[in-house]
Amino acid sequence: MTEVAQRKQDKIARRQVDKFDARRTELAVATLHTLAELGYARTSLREIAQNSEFSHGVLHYYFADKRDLIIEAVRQYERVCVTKYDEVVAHATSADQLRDEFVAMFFDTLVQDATLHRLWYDLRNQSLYEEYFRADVLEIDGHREDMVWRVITRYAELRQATPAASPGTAYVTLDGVFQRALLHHLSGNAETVAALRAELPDVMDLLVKSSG
Amino acid sequence: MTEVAQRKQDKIARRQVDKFDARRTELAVATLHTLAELGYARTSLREIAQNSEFSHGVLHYYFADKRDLIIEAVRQYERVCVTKYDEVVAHATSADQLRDEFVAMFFDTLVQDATLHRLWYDLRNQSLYEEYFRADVLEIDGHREDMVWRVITRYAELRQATPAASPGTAYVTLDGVFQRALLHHLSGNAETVAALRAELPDVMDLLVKSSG
DNA sequence: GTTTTTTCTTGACGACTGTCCAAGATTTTT
DNA sequence: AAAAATCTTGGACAGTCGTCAAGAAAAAAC
Repeated sequence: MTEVAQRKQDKIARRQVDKFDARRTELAVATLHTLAELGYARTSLREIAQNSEFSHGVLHYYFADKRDLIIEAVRQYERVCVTKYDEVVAHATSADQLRDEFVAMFFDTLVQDATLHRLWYDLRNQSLYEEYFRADVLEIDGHREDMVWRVITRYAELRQATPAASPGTAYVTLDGVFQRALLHHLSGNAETVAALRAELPDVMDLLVKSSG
Repeated sequence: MTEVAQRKQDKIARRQVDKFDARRTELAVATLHTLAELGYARTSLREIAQNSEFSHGVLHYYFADKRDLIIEAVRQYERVCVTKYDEVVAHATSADQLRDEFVAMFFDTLVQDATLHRLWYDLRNQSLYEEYFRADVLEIDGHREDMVWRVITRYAELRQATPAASPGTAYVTLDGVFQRALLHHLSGNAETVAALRAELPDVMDLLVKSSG
C-alpha cells in the first residue's frame, strides 16, 4: 500500500472511531438521564433506549453489557459536574462576594440539577455493594474534594486567614450540607432548605480561622 | 358475654397479636440482613425468605407487599442503631476520655457493622426516588442528629467550651466523615481509614470553641 | 449501480420478579 | 377426639430483566 493510501485508510479508520465514540457518548448521556430520573435500582436497558432515539438492541452493539454502559454514564457525569464553582472562585474579588456567590451557586444547582445530584449519591453508594465502577467513583469524589478545596483556600486567602480543616474535612462538611439540603428539597421541605442556606455562610466561616 | 369471658377473649386476642408481631419482626430482621448484604436494588423476596426459616409465600401472609416489608425493616434498623454512643457519653468523666472513646466506638462500629451502615445510606438515598418510607428515613436522620448533638454538647461541656456549630452542621460533618471512612473501608483502603481516624479528634475540636 | 460493510430493529431465550392462591400442615379451641 | 382457626408451603400467574442473533436498513466503497 502506498503511503498516501495508508494515510487515507487511517483517516477513514479514525472517522469511524470518532463516529462510534460519538454514538457511545450519546447513549451514555441518555443512560445518565434515565438513571437520574429512576435511580440505579429501577433503570432498565429498555427504559434507557426509550430515552434515546434507538431501540434497546443497539445498546449491545455499542456496549459489552449493562455494566459497561453504566460505567460510561458515570464518566459522563464526571465531565458535567465537577467544575461548577471554578468561575465563582476566579471571578470573586472579596471574601464576602465569594461567599455569597458560592452560596447562591450551591443552592441554584441543588434545585436545578437535583436529579443528577441524587444520582451521584446513589452511584457512590452502589459502589459500596459492587466494585465494578468504584474506581470511577473514587476519582470523581477526589475531584469534588479538590473543587471544594479551591473554594475554601481562596475564601481563606480573601479573608486573610487560613483553612481551619483539612481538604477531606472541608469536603465532607460541605457535601454533608448539600446531601441534607437535597433530601429536604426533594421532600418538599422548603423551610429547612432555607435554614440550611441561611446557615451555610457560618459553615464556611467555621472552615477558616482568622489568625494565620 | 360476661365480663370474665370478655377479658379472656381480650387476652387471647392480645396473645395472637403478639405472636403475629413477633413473626413480623423476625421476618423484618431477616429482611434487614438481606438488604445489608445485597443492597436495595438486588434484594428479592425469595432471597429474603432464604435468609429466614420460611418459604417466600409466608411474606405475603405477614406483610401486604414488598414495600410494607421494607418499611418494617427500616424501622428495625432504627431500633438497633441510634443509641450507640450514649453509654460513652454517660460514662466519660473528662473531655479527652470522651473524645478517645468516641473515636474508638466510631471506628469500631464502622468495621463491625459496615454492611448495616452502607444499607442506611442506601435507604436514605432510595428515599430520594421513592416516597414510601421517606418519613421513616427523616425520623431516623433526626435521631442520629440528636445523638451526635448529645456527644458534642457533652464534649464541649467537659472542655469548658461551647459548640461551634449548629446540631445540623455537627451532624453532617461527623456523618460525612463516617460515610467517607465507610467508602474507603469497604474499598480496602486501610491507610485512608487510618488517616481519617487520626484526624477525627481535630474534627471534634473544630466543632467546639474554647471561649464561652 | 452494485457490492460490501456498518448500523439498527425486531423478536426470541431463559431466568428472575412480586403477587396470589389452593391445598395441606399445624396449632388452638371446644 | 373433633372441630375450628391459624399458619405455611410450593407452584402458577403475568411481567420484566439482560442478552443475543437473524435479518432489514443505511452508508460506504468500488
